[in-house]
Amino acid sequence: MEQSTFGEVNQLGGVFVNGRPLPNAIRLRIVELAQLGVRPCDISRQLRVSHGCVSKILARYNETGSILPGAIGGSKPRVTTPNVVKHIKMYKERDPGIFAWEIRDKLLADGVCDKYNVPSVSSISRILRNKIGNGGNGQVPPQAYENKNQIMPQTAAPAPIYNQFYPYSCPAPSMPPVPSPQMHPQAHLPQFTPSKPPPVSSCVTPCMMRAWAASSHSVNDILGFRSPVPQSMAQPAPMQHENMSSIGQNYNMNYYHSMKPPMSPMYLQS
DNA sequence: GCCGTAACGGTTGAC
DNA sequence: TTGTCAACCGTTACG
Repeated sequence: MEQSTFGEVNQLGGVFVNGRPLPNAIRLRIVELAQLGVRPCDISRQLRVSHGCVSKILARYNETGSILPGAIGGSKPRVTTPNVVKHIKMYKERDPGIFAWEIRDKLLADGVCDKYNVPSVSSISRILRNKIGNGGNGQVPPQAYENKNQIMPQTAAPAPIYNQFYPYSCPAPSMPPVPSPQMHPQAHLPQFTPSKPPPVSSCVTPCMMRAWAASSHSVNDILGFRSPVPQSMAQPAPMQHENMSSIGQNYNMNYYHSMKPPMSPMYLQS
């Protein structure tokens, strides 16, 4: 979407795009300032981000260790994967009188599913009724699977269920949590200081922007990509240091070269 | 004045 | 191709 090239202005004068996450650089800055002991209200004013948003981002960070937004859009993952259907069929063939809830228990006991992705009893019943009851040849046709995009055989470990190409690099809700900030708080802290420009990727393309690794949540990983700010929103002033382009296009660079708080929105929309 | 959070209007992407 | 749905977003307002 080329929408929201202009965005909206909040009560603090900051520019935001309704419905879209703040740039990672700002999210990162919020966490960074909080780690430095800056109060949320001051972070809010300084970055011109609503205090509610600051609160949310910090709460998320404290909970997950990630500054990144969650997965937007999409549907819940299907749990009736080919492997699950295969096992259900196998259980039914071994014991035609087996109950759906028994199948459910066996799926858990055999490690086919875990408690997060095990199908409901009703789902199992539907599978038995629709896909196995009239199958009959011992083969489960690929087209019989509910999820036509499900191509990976299910294993005991839940597969990444959200697309890995979400431009804002989000963890799947059911994925194992990232290391807790309580355990390794520094692991998620910015690896740069105002006097030490952050490392950057030397080549970032819009395509790459959409290719966050699902588990890549370190700040270095984050900073290795340009934020999802559209190219048209990038700061027009040419960068003196190419190596700062990654963060410079998301941050108000004046912040690093002057102690004055930024007078312009942190991420210009136009 | 600060903080947490519900409500709201919006975007997104799988189905 | 289009519509629906359910996830998420940040802002605002309230307590």
